[in-house]
Amino acid sequence: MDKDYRTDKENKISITVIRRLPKYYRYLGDLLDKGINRISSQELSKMTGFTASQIRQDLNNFGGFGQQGYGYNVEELHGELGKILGLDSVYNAVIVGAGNLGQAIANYKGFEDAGFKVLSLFDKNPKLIGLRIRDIEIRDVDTMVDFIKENDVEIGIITSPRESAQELAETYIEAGVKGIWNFAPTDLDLPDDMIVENVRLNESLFILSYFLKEKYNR
Amino acid sequence: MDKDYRTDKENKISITVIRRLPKYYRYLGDLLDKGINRISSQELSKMTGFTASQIRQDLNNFGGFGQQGYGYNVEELHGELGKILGLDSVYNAVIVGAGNLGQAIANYKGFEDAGFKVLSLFDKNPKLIGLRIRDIEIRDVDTMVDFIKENDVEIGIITSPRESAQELAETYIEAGVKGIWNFAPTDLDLPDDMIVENVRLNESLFILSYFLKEKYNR
DNA sequence: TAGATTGTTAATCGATTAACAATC
DNA sequence: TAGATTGTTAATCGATTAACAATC
Repeated sequence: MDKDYRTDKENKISITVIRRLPKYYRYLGDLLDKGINRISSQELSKMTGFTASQIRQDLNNFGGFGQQGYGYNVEELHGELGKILGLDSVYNAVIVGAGNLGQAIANYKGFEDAGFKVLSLFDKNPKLIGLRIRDIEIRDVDTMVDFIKENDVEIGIITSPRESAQELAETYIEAGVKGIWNFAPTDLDLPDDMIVENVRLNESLFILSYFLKEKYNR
Repeated sequence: MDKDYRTDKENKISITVIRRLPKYYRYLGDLLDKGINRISSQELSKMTGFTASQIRQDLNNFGGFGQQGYGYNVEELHGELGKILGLDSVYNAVIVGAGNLGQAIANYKGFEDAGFKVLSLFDKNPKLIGLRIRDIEIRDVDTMVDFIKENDVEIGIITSPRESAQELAETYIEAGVKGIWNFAPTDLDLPDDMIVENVRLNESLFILSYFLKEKYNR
């Protein structure tokens, strides 16, 4: 029983750090496009608004990607962050709820570029079933479980109304998806080890409203 | 020069607190719908996942809404949070970028219920101009500034591609909007006192991807 | 009154920032 | 080598949790 014995997840990286990674990744992508191949934490600080110290701390959670006296190699760091974020592999996804929001996501080329491939939309509305968004077919939600199992779908996206979200999430789990991207304004009650990322458009708008009120109405 | 002299914004409430308010508000709304009129911080804790202590701390930033030995009155607290979040007044909004995402937002009844009224969509695509989403017309983006000035539009929503977002944000400011709700995956460079709330769909998806990779691929 | 639960202060914990030795 | 900038430890700051007196 050595005291050095590691716990389950080793020293787990905090969610606050993880949520900053996409922003680093984005700016590094911009630099790459501009043909800049070297960057210091100080310059990254100027771009992102995070402190240089924080940037170095964040990156060192994952490895020493930099070089003293030089900084970071843009291409290398961009690649490493991509790997950390899982953007080096392709994920199959489906969308349940083929209304405007579902269609918007299906239509957005940016997701496909990042390795997220939407294979199908599902809905229960007969008027929608059979239609195509780009080349993505809208199918009957009753066929969803089979489709997921047959096509190695790993990500289930929920763009349904609030009322059906919980049931659809359970259907996703039954079908074997690994993660759920939930746009319905509700908290899904799911097994603790299930990976869920919520997009809370309502809450975002309320925050905007809060600051408007704070600035103008008092 | 009394030392008690207050600074500009008094004791400013931290953004981490503010970002929890919509969740309280949502659960209180649910309770209201169920006809429950009394709630303790402990019960709210069970629902929201925040600690009871944190909930009491959060609420006391804005006032003593509770009563010792009793808890909180659901209707009263819901109303107070609504006021704090600015949901007691109606905001006029417009959307620039009338693609699927813009249309999805225009279509979403939930926003209107919360007091956000979308008066118009704008786009530069002649095929879209003149169409209607529900009863909301899509207009030529060239007419946007005039429209905003004539209709007391306070919120400008950006659902355009990344490339045009900065320019459109500046147009919004020129026209006099008070706040911007930005869905384009870029950081807008605007005056410090401008109110901007970003929705980062890309980043949200990357976070989901991170956890998938962490759980399954190593 | 006795029991319950807030409002609030104090203690703890975690995240950010500062500092600097290591090193390219 | 001298200068620059990282990686990392220590100090600070802020946010969360615990505790309990106040009070309904």
